[in-house]
Amino acid sequence: MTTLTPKQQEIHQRRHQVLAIARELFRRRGYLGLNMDRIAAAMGVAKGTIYQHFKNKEEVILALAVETLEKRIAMFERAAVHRGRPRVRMAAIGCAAELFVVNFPDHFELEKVLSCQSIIEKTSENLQKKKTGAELKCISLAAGIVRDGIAAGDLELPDTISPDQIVFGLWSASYGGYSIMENRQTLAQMGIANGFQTVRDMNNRLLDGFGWRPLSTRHDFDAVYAQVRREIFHDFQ
Amino acid sequence: MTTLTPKQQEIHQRRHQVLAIARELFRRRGYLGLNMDRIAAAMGVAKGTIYQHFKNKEEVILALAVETLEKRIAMFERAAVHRGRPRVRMAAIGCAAELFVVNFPDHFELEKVLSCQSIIEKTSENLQKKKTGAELKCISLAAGIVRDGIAAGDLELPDTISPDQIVFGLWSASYGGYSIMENRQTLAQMGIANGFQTVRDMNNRLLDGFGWRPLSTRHDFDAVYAQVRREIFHDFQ
DNA sequence: TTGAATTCCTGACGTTTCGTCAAAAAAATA
DNA sequence: TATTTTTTTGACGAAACGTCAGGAATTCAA
Repeated sequence: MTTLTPKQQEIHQRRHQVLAIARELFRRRGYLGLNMDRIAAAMGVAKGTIYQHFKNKEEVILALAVETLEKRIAMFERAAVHRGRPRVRMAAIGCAAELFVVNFPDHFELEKVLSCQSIIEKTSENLQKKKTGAELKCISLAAGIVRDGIAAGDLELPDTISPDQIVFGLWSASYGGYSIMENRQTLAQMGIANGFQTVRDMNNRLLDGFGWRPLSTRHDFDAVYAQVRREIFHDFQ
Repeated sequence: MTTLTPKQQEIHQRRHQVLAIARELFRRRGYLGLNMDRIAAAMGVAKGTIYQHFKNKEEVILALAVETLEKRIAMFERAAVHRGRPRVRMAAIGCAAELFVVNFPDHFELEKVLSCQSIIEKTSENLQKKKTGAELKCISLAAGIVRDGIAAGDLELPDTISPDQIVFGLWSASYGGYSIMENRQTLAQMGIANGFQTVRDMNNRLLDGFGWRPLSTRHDFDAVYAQVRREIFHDFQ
């Protein structure tokens, strides 16, 4: 609609430049290594200019997370339309979640930084809501599949448990599992060679616990994962 | 054995003082609000003295986490000796984990800060190992109960799954659940009124998925929780 | 086209906090 | 009590944050 002047385009562009450089810095040096002077220097721009786009360093980090979250939504959407029974489609979502973590390793680190109260509270409510919104989008995609499972007669939930709660359970186990996996020390001591496989197994058993058919004891979900990777996410990992 | 001079005692004492003040500061102001000058001022001591005990701010935070973790071990130990079938004892562990989170809310925030790569990498390997060791202590307590369940004939694990992996699953789901719960926004949007109850339910269903008897569909684990709180942890919450 | 008005950019600056270290103070030892 | 060792002190340099007055660039209007 409104055409942008070259200058306006440049400014608009710059936001992305900041994020690109910030992501690279964050990936290499982490939260403490990311600093505004360095971003400015790397962009060949004065520090004040960066602050025109982001009110502080934490807001940059939050923006990075929102950016990657959009990618996750796209991956979930791809997975959600997988053909098959709902429980198989849910496995495809699990596969997407796993590939997301592997392919955007910096995102998980962003999440951890942003989970700190004193860091997130420096960011704008507006961007926080954007992040929550992106998460909810993923959640609702998954919850839709749970509902499909119920509709298909593959799953009966007790009155006290909602589809969203099932998603909460899967999400918890995955998020927690991926977090714990980061401590190689712990994982090794527990004798867990393949953390991802374990997370998958646990998610499968959780759904088995609700009796969502086909049960993982009756259906080869490892094969489903392999297939999803091959057919839907051949461009990843 | 070796008796300490009054001076040595004072120094020894001071480490705890630092931690006590640091915890209070961290609780009130979080990671960014915790600073060494403030600790020193609050203790009526020069900053250099603090650095005699802790090489940097991050090490203080890690030490705080280790301190609270000892409390968790104590709680787990109390729960682990609960009378009853192994699966009921595992529920008691779950109850302990929940009460720990509620009663030491700052610990979870500490965990989140320490999960950041760029923060933990500033700390000493020595203290990191202490923390991992404390965690492994909790894990092995829980894994022991899994093994008891197998021994009692209440649970048969497939060859590919070890007792430690079951614990990994429970731990993941709890850790992840407690993390997600912190975002009230998300929780509300998902229509989850009681996050703790949901975490419990999910853990129960996970174990159901492995067929660990008695199944949560056949046994009132909510009653177990209530009982454990009443009988074992009456001095908490 | 040109001059005024507006918007944008700059980088020096004040501030905070970190972690250090030479010198002073205190404690231990002889 | 004198000397040595240990501990404490706080001023200091460095790093990073976020700001803002003034200068540069752009837009607008005649």
